[in-house]
Amino acid sequence: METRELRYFVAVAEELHFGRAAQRLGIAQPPLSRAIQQLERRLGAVLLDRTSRTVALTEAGAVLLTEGRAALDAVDAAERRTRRAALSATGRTGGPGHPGLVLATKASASNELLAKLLDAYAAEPVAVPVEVILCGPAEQERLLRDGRADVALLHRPFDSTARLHTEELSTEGQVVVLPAGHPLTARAHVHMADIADLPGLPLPRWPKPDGTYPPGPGPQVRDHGQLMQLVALGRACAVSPESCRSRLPDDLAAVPVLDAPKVTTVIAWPPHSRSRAVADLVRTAARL
Amino acid sequence: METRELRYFVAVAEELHFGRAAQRLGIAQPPLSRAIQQLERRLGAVLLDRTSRTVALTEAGAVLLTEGRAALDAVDAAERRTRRAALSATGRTGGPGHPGLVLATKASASNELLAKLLDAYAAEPVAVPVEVILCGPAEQERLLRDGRADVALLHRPFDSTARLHTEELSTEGQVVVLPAGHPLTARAHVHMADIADLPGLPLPRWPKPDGTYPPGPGPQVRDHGQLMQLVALGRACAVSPESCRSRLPDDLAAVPVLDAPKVTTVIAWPPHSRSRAVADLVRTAARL
DNA sequence: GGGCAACGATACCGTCAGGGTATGGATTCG
DNA sequence: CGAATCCATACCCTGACGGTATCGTTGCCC
Repeated sequence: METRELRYFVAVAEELHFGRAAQRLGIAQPPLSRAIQQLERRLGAVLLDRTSRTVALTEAGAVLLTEGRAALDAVDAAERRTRRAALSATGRTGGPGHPGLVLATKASASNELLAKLLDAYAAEPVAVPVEVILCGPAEQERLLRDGRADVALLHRPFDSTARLHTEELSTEGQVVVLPAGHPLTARAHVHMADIADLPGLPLPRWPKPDGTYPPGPGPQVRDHGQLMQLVALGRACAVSPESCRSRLPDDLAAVPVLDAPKVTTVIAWPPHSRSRAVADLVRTAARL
Repeated sequence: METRELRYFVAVAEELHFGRAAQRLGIAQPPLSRAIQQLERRLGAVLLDRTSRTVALTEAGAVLLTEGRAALDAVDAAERRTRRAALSATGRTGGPGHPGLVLATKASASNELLAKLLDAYAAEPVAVPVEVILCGPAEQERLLRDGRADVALLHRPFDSTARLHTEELSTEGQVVVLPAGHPLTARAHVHMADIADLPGLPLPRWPKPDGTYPPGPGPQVRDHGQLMQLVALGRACAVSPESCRSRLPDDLAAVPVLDAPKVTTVIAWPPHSRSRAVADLVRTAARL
C-alpha cells in the first residue's frame, strides 16, 4: 500500500464525499474514485458502501481509517525527525531555528517543574537547544506520534501513556480552586461530593481528542488559564493539581480535595527513540 | 514520503550496498540510486555517505532507518488488519481460514493460562474463532505492530510492554530447573548466587530481537522446549516461571529461586485497537 | 605501478500508472 | 417530471519509474 492511497482513502473516509475529498486533496474527483476502487481491489475488501447519493464506511473501512491514520502519522514522524536530524547535524551550534529537541507540554500547566528541568538540563555539558511547544490537553501524544515533538510532559491519569516510554517525575494531590471568599474556602479540606454540584459553580468541560466538547453543563475551556479566569468571574470551579497554588492570584483560593485522584507528572518519549538528547533529558528529569 | 521510497531506503540502509539492495527489491541498481538521491533532495538531508567502494549511514540516515521501519510496520498493519476485517465480515461463520482474532504467545510458554483463557472465551456467546501463533521470545511485539497478531501474551520483565495496552493476568515466582538427582535438588530453595556458576550447567543464551545471540558461555536456545531438552542432557540449567513445574518430565527437577525476579503474565494489544473481539477477549482474561 | 574488478552515478529510452476533461447513470427533491 | 447532485466510466495525455548501456572512481593484487 502506498501512502498516497492511504491519504486518499482517509480523506474520503473523513469527508464521506468524493467531491469534497478530491477538492481537499487538490485533485479531480474521477481519479479519486478510481484510486479507491483500485485500493479495494488490491485489498480484496469493500471499504465504502456508496450509492449515488451517500457514502458510508464498512467495517473494514473503519479499520483502515484508524489504522491508516496511525500509519500516516508514523510516516510523517519519520520525515520530520529525519529533517530535524539533518539540520541539527549540520548547524551544530543549533540556532533557535534548529532545536535539537522539541518538548511538548500542556499550555498553562504548572511550569515550576518544567523550569527546573530546563535549567538542570541546560547546565549539562552535552545539552542541545530545547524548543517548548505548548499544546491543548491530551494533544501531546499526537505530537510525539507524528514527530512534531520528541519528548512530552504528561499528567496521569488524564493523559494516556500507552505506546510511550515514561518516567515518573512527581505525584501530587489536587485542590479545588474557588473565588476568594466563597464559603467553602473556610474549610481545611473538602471531598469531591462537596463540590460536585456547587450552585453556580459547575466543573468545566474539556475538549475531547477530536476537538469537540462533551454535552452537559459547565463552561467549555481550552487551557488552565482560561479556567482560572472563569473561576475568578464566579462562573466555574476547578479541581487542579496542588502545585497551581504557587501562582494563584489574590482573587482565588484553593482548598485540598482529599479524595480527588492523585496527579502524576511523567516525562514521555516515543518507544523507539534512539536520540541521545532525549535520553540525556530524561536522565536529568529523573534526577530532579 | 511514499512507502516505496521508504522500502527502498530501508533496503539500502540494511544492506549498505546498492547492488544487493536492488536485487532484494527486485529492481535494477540505477533506479534505486536515483530514488535515494531524489529522497535525499526532497528531505534536504544526506542519508548515506557513499564512496564508490563503501556506503555508510549518516546520523539522519540512522534516524530514518528506525523511524522508517516503524512507519512501514504501521502501513503493513493497516493492510493486514483491513484484509482480515473484510474477511471476517463476509464469512461471518469464521471458518478456520478466517480467524476473527489472532493471538501471539511464546512457543513453549506455559499453556495452562492460555488454555483456560481460550476455553473461557470460547464459552462467551459473542466469541469469534481465535488463531494462536507461537513465536520466538520477544517477537510478540513485532507481530502486534505489523498486524500479524491482534493480541499477545507477554511476560514481564522479559518482554517490553511499551506502546501497548496491557492487563495483568498473573504473577509467579521462578524456579531453577535441573537434571533430576543434581545435588541442589535436595534443597528446599536456592538463591541466584547458588546457580550463577554451576560447573557444567551454564544458563542459556536467548536470541536478541535481531535474531543473533549475545557472546558468552552457555548454549543457544530458541524456545523453552529446547532448553528443557538441554537441561535433561545435563548441558544447561534454566530459571523459569514456576508454572512450568506442572508439566515437568521425570528426569528434571525444579527448586524455587527466592531472589529471582517475579514473572508477570500480561495480555497486550495495540493501543488504537477498536476491535470488539479484542475487548471481549481482554475482559474475559481479566476475569480469570 | 598498472591492469582489473567492484560499485555507484549518469545517460537515454520505453511503458504504464495516475491525473485531467467530458459524459453517463442513478437517486433525490421540488 | 425536470433539475440538481453525485459517483462511475470513457478517453487522452503527461511524466514518473524501471530497464539497458556505459562511465568514473576506488581499492586490490600481481
